[in-house]
Amino acid sequence: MSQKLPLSFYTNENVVEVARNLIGCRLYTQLGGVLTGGIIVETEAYNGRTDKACHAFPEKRTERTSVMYEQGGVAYVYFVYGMHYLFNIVTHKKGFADAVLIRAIEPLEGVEEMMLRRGKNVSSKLLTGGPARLSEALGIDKSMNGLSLLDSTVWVEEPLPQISYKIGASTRIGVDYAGEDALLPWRFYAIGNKFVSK
DNA sequence: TAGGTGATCTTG
DNA sequence: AAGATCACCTAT
Repeated sequence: MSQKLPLSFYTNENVVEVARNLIGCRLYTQLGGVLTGGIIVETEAYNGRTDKACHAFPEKRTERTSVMYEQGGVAYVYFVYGMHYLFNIVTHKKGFADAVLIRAIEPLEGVEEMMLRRGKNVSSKLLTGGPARLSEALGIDKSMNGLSLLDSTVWVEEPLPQISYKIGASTRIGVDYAGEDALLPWRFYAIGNKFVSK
């Protein structure tokens, strides 16, 4: 039985709440019949109307940001620093450009495949800790941009019932260019989890 | 801690 | 058309 998160989870109008709620949920991809996934342990919220750190601020529509304006529940994948794909989840109603960046997962499924994709003989913590690392481990690239999370290539499932996390909040990482909005406590993480940044 | 890397956006 | 920037990672 599928435990995919329902559309209503993603259409929530409060992206900060969604970012917090995603901690403990499980992110999966299935590519060529190979299942990989892990528990989400670090997220950041971005708001396209109020938040200077958001690519879509202030309600900016470009080719890159266009998927952020779709109804919540699709993937927003973008390429940075000439090397890395970062995976985000679009939230809110159609026409509102909000998204949650997934910054780290704890491996759960398909560990061998994830190690192969990451190349190198990488230590456990570096396998899926960090937004570009988890994308590489899960095989995420630009071809997933705009895919529905209710479909079967990339999706999110409810938390495992037997595990609960203490959730911490802090400022977001790498958004100093956003001035005072860099001070917003919109990063969430599972306290004590080793896959969380720094 | 510095350098790699190229898409994306802004300026002119 | 050109230049600056960038929600990062890896190796020194």
